[in-house]
Amino acid sequence: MAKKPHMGRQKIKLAKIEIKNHLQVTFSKDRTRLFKKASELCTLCGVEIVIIVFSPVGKVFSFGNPNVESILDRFFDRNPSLKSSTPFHLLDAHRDSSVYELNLQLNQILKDIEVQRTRGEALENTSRNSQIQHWWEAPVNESGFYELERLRDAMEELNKNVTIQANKLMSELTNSIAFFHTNNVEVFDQYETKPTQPQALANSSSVLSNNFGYCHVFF
Amino acid sequence: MAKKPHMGRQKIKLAKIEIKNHLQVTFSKDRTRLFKKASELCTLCGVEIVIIVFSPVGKVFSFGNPNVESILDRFFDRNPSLKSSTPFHLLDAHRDSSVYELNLQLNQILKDIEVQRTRGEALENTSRNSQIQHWWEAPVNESGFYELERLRDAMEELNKNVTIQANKLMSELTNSIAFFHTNNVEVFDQYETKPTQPQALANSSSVLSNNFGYCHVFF
DNA sequence: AACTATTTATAAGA
DNA sequence: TTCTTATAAATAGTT
Repeated sequence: MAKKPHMGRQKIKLAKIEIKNHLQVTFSKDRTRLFKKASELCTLCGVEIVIIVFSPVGKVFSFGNPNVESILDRFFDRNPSLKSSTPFHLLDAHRDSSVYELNLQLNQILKDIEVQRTRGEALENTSRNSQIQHWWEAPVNESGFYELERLRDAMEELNKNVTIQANKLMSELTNSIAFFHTNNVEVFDQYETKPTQPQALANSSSVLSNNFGYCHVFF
Repeated sequence: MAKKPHMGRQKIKLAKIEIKNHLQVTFSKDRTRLFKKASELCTLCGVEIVIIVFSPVGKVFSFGNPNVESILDRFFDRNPSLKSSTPFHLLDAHRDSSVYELNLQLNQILKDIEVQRTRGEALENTSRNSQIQHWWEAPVNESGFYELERLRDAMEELNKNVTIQANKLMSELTNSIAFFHTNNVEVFDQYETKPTQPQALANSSSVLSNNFGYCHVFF
């Protein structure tokens, strides 16, 4: 049998790609890479970057670190007097207390888990010392571990959701300013990037896996 | 004559470069490369791109194809009045529903934990009373503890993420409020490399996202 | 700015 | 879309 005839990476002419399919793929990939490069530059050098891309069909993609809006504000040297007095009152305490409460609850959960762990260890020691156990105990434990698995999954789901929701909020904040009347918009605050998934585009948000630790949200 | 002891390209850690000289070089190179990538994307895919970069000292570099202004105009849909305080209301609405959903999920998890706790207590009581155990219990428990450890890790991760997201929101607010003027501006229309302009007056910019001393992991 | 040993990125194909 | 692979590009440290 002949081996795979891979051609490897090919040179590409620096001119507009005519084959629509290629163009679509290249655009998607290169856009992602551009955003990734930008995010790396942000990380490495501690700079702020905004990128806005208009696709040939008028779709908008944007990247912003820390976010699109503040950088554009800086760029335009605008004086946001409207923002200087009230934002904290609007966003504020409620938001902060919510996050604060979330953290409280999380800490409580961590404590509970610690208690569980300690109890389990004590139990284990007892068992180890006495070598005695009811016949049904193991099954119970196993079922308990199954619950733990479920719990862990739930936590991972929650983790994902926290990130998504937070990102959604951030996107909403920046989007509502810049894109208030714009359709077909993808926003990459921070460096969330991931190719679009057209079939998953509901009218709300779409959750995708991500390469950079944050979730990708679009509207 | 000793031959050249080249080390070749070295890996670089994805974290802020501490050595100022390195940072300066990397920033200059990477910025140029970023603009070059953008211009290639413009050529290959016939799209319009604008990039704005704020250096740590508040200097501005921009790239625009076909030019910065037109794209930003398009971006704002020629309606700068969108920059009002209304978005905060939108944010509030979304924020609350998100927090509500988060709380629902947390409550579910708390319930799950309670189930686990109860189960553990029952198990503990049984063991204490009967002092009987099979020899294979220990291994099973150990595997369970491993799961617990993983779960705890996941939660710590979640905790971290909540904090990060909260900081992110705070930064957003801060950036929206704390504002400062930028003087030095460099513009690269159509991608064009130019030497750096003198950087007088470039010292007033210090209101960046980490103004509060947060650990912006991904910023 | 140039060089070059290596690391990355990536065009095609599956 | 995602993975693989051969090869093109990029690039960190040095000259």
